[in-house]
Amino acid sequence: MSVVVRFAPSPTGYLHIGGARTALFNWLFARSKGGKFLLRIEDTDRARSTDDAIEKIFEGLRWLGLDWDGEPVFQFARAARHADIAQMLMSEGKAYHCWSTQEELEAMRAKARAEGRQPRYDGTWRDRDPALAPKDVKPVVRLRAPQTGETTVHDMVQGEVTVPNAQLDDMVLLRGDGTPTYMLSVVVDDADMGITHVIRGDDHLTNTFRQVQLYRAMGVEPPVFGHIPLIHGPDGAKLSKRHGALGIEAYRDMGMLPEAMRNYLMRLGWSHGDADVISTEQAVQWFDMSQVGRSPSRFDMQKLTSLNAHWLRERSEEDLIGMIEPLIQAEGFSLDATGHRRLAAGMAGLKARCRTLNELAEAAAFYVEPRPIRIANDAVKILDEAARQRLAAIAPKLADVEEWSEAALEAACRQHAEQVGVGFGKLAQPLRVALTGSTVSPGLFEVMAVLGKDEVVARLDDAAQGRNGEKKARQ
RNA sequence: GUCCCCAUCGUCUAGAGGCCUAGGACUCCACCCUUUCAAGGUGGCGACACGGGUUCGAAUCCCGUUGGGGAUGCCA
Repeated sequence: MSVVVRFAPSPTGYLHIGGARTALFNWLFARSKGGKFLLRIEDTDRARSTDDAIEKIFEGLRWLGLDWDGEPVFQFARAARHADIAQMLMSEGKAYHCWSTQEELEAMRAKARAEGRQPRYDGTWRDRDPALAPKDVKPVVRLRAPQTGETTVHDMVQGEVTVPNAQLDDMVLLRGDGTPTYMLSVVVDDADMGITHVIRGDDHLTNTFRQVQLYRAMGVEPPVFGHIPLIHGPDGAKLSKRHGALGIEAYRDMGMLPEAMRNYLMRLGWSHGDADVISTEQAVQWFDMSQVGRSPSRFDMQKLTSLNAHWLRERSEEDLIGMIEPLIQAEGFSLDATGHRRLAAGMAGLKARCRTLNELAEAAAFYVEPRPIRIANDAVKILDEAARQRLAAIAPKLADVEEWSEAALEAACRQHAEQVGVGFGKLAQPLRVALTGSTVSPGLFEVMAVLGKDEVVARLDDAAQGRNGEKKARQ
């Protein structure tokens, strides 16, 4: 039997980190088994579902590289089908009308709680004559669930979990206005879509017992379930906005790479021995639900960032230039042929020092900005009177260097330092600041080689004369 | 309250009775490299929640305690 899984978010907000991880696990499972990964938008809550959220979810999944098979299914469009199933269950006596009001329900729950029992609907209308129904209440349809015995779920992650049926009540299938509830819609859709494995957050585990009862009532074999542990915030509580639980696009905007995001997310709850740095291709080969743990994990930005640094270095120079170009433009610089050539030449030195695309764009700016370049606030003090004199002195020496190579430049600089009797360190930092505008940069001679003689001499002159570009956001 | 789940370094985790004086990764610290910062290399700090069993032997199995989480909707 071939595997069919789905990711079924409700479009009431952005694609958050937990949803992204659930989608990833489903995707990994499908791809590793040669199965299908379907997408279903659970938009049955009309008040909270928005088109904007739907678009955000598509965007998020596409950015993450989680391609789905076929067209997305919109759950609300299938409401009539869901209602039909409810009617069928009614006609078979497996479901019934219930006229209990919200107030009555609340009273039932309060009573049960007060008596130390599980709060639940007490089955008032389960066997009562519908002729007794109040005229001013629109009835809901409830499942006639078994009241004795127990329901067991064989979960790929949680193992065998059993709950007494007395603990479960007769769930609502159709609301008073005739629209289907989540419980009904999910089960009907999963059945109709031929879903073989339901992989979702642990918070759905208790729903599963009820859903299994519904499958039984419908005469359909339930899929295999796999409830993956939730992701918590740094304080151990359920990840929420308070923790900065952001949409996946926020991580993109921080300069994270999708492959880094996948790598980080797949390791939350899943492992393959010692492996930490795992490519997506490797994960598809290795992914195995039996290696999914049962305990929740916490979101750790530092580890994500560290993984991002790794995957950043794996990217080609051209890829990275393409990705930071918009960021560089946002800083107010354009990328002309010279700038592009410099970035291509200097990217290896740049990317080893950066952990995110945003850092990379910032670190790369000095290669493309026009003279006089900006000098960062904390770098200005390096260019004191003595330093400026040294720069003025070395500029002509560099102008005389014939072979503009890193080795020749280093030789020239060291020779000059020796001649004027200063340690090379005294010379290096002013040079760095003059050429890059910062106290931190790739290797000095690499920078010189990339910039070219004319630009280097001109920047040294700028610095010697105290010319400083407009200070923007840089510091 | 009730039901369900969970419990190894600060964090992510390896570990499926002896290979464990518990391994890796992130973080932190030190050293090496070095023109800065990274990267890289080497080393260090750092955990089996607690209490009972079972067993020749338990991080691994069982029970309890404690702690955490989830669910308890005519939301999904």
